[in-house]
Amino acid sequence: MTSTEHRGEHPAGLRPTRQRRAVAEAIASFDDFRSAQEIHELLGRRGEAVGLATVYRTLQRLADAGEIDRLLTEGGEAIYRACSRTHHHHLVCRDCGRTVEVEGPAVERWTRSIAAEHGYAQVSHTLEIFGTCPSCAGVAGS
Amino acid sequence: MTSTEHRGEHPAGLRPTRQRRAVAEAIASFDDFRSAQEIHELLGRRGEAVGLATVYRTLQRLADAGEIDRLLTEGGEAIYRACSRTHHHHLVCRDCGRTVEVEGPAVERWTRSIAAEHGYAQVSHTLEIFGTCPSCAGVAGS
DNA sequence: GCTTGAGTTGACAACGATTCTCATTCATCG
DNA sequence: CGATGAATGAGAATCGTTGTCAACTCAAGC
Repeated sequence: MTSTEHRGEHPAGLRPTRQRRAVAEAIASFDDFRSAQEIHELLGRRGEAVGLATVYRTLQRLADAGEIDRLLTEGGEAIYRACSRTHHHHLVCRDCGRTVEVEGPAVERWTRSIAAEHGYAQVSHTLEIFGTCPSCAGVAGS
Repeated sequence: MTSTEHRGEHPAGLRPTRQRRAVAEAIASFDDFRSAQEIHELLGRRGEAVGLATVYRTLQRLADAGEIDRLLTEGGEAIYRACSRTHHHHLVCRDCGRTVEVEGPAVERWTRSIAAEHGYAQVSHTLEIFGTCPSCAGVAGS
C-alpha cells in the first residue's frame, strides 16, 4: 500500500496527456452544460481528435475529482460543466442552456431540518431550476 | 374530427384493460420508487404477465396524466411511484428506498424569486433529498 | 350472439448513451 | 535509451427505452 508515496508531481498516477488537456480545456471554455458526445465532436472538428471513450473517461474522472459538475437531462443524458468548487445549484435556460450558479443557504438549512425531522442521516440533495432566460423569452414571444 | 364526440365513459378513448389495471395496481401497492423493468418482472412472477413495452407505455401515460411521479436515478434509469397529486418533493433513503413526501413552500418561493432576479420566466425545478433512514442507519452502523 | 373498427398488446428490432475489451501507444523512471 | 504500466482508441457489448407491426380485444351496433 506504500507504492503511492510519490510519483513525480501527479497524484495517484495521473498522467497529463494531450487528450486530457484537450478535454479539460474544452470544458473550461464553455459556461454552460455540454454532453460528452458534444465535446468529442467539437474536439474532432477542431483537429484535436480524442476517442469517445477517452472523453467519457476523462469527464468522469474530472467529475469524481469535483473539478466539474454533472447533471442528468430529462432524456437521461449526462451533461458536464466547469464550476466553482463550492456547493451551489443551477438556474438553467431550457432553450439555450445559459446557466447561472446560485446559492441558497436557506434551502440547505431547510433540507437538513426536514431530513432530521424524519430521522434521516447523511443528507445530500439535488436541486436544479429551469426556466426561460430573458433573451430566449424575448425571441419566442408569441 | 367530430368522431370523438362521445364513446361510452372513458375520456380520449382510453380502454381499461387487464394489463393497465395490473400495472396501476402494482405501482399503487408500493410506497417507494420502482423501475419499469421491476414492475414488468413482478407481474410476470405473479402470473399477470404484461409485455415490457406495455409496462413502459402505461407508466408513461400515468406519469403524463400526473397519476404517478417519475424520477431519474443516477444511472439514468426512470423510476416511478404513486404519489399525491399536489406539488411536492421526496426524501429518499439511499439504502432501502423508503420515501417520504415533503412540501416546502419556502423553497418554492425561493426558486421563484431567484429566477425572477435573473429574468428567467416559466420556472420549474427539481429537488430531491437523499439520506439514510433511521432503520438503515441503525443496521449499518460501523 | 356476431360483426366491426379503433384502441391495445407483445415479440422483437432499432436506438442512443455509456461502458467494456484489448491490442497499441506513450509518459515517466531508472 | 529501454522497460513498465498507465492511457488511448476502435469497435463490440450492454442497458434502458422506444419504435414497428401483425394479431388481438373490447365496446357498440346489427
